[in-house]
Amino acid sequence: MPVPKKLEAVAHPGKGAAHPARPQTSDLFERLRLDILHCRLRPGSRLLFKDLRKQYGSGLSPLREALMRLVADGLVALEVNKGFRVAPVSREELIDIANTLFELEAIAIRLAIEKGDDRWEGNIVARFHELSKRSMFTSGGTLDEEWQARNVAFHEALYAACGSPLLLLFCRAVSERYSRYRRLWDQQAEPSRNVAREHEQILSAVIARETDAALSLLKKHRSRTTTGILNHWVEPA
Amino acid sequence: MPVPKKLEAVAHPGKGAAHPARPQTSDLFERLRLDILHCRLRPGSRLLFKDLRKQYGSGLSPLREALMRLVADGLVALEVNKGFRVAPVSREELIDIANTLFELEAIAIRLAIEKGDDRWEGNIVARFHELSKRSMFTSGGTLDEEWQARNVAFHEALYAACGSPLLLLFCRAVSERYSRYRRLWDQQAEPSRNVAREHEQILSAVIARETDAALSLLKKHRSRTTTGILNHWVEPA
DNA sequence: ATAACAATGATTTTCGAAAATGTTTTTGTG
DNA sequence: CACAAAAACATTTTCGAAAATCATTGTTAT
Repeated sequence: MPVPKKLEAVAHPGKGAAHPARPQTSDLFERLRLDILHCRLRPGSRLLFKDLRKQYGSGLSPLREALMRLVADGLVALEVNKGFRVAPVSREELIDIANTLFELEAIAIRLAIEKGDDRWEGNIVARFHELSKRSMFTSGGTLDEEWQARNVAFHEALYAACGSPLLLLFCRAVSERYSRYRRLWDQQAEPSRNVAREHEQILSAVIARETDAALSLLKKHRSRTTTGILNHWVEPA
Repeated sequence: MPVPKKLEAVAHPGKGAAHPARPQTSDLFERLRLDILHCRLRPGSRLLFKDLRKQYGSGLSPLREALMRLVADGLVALEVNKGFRVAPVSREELIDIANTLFELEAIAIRLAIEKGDDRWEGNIVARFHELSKRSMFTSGGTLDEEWQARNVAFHEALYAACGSPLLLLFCRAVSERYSRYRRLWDQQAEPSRNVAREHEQILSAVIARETDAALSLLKKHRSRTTTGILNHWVEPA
């Protein structure tokens, strides 16, 4: 007679739903992280345990743990004995993040171009293809989430072969924080820009192993997005 | 990582001592961090709550919090439901850390040379002077802790003016992990090396704003230390 | 003897109550 | 009325007991 297996964790119960299986701390971390990155939790807003507990259906300890990890990731700010807040945003930080992201990616791409093999190239082409199949904005005029994900995947593929796990980790961490800023203001399409073409040019330069050209193109690409965000900036109340 | 703002930490009460003032979670984090960096907690060893509680005189929640932050910093490894371990070490990781550290410092120094003012230069000279007043090894033949601290301060001064808080954070995080490897094997003095002279040369090149020369010197400086560590490597049981 | 299974022990993980801390409101005084 | 001290409230932070999970050992059947 088959013995009942262990319980499978249910992923993301709806916000008000009960919690049949006790949510693991890692789940909680992921959920909070996504809620911050997707700006469902607004920058600077307080994170009250009372509310969080109700919202995420969890006890104090797992919440505290998850928040602590987010503090280390720079997504949550902590003042001792005064509680947690969603990390605030500022023009200065956006600029810092954007510059640092470019510098880190520049290193990684340089290394990847040195070391990358055919498999690496193939992966870039695949990610580019997937990205090109999707349009940047939804019919409603907001940024398409799936496009966002594929965009990140494409950029990561460019330097996946850099050979440094640590560097990849940093790139991802900064890229995440950058994407939060992008989502903050659902920037409208800028007709003067052809993002797909920019991606294609970067792809070509990387595959051709033309490091300087690739980095120059990437820099322009990134800085266009960044100034786009800065132009639509509205001071957070 | 952020230096504790207020609150003076009572430095390491003896292992069996009572805890007159309840230890704050930040204190605990710092103490654990230092114990790992200084290799008082050996790489790969398990971190049992039962022991930690006795050792640090603290409850479960603060310990868990501190460990979680260390996980995010890469100093502690966590397997869910199987507990915490001191992050293991490996030749591969050392090489990755060393390479990444150099790349990050290279960016930061390049930026600092562009933007640095007289105050920045003055600070470098001051840190170099302090460093040169101290010898690398104690009479007992082990690495001198004060020299270590001043060495870090000197290297940080080189790129303190880079203008990017985020980049500085990353540099510090990687530098810390690197220093753990250095401490693992109290490397003996290598007579063929004149570390003070290497530092002086780097200093001169940076002050003279000769970027390429500075980076080339720094690269040699770092790789000498790294190969030194690798040569004295003994596989951790 | 060996593999599958059940029972035991060790350890992590979660939970809410209680203590410590910070914030606001109220009260008392010049 | 202004200002300082004190009380009341809200929130974080700590604590150890209890539940869940993993590792180990012992048992039984083939």
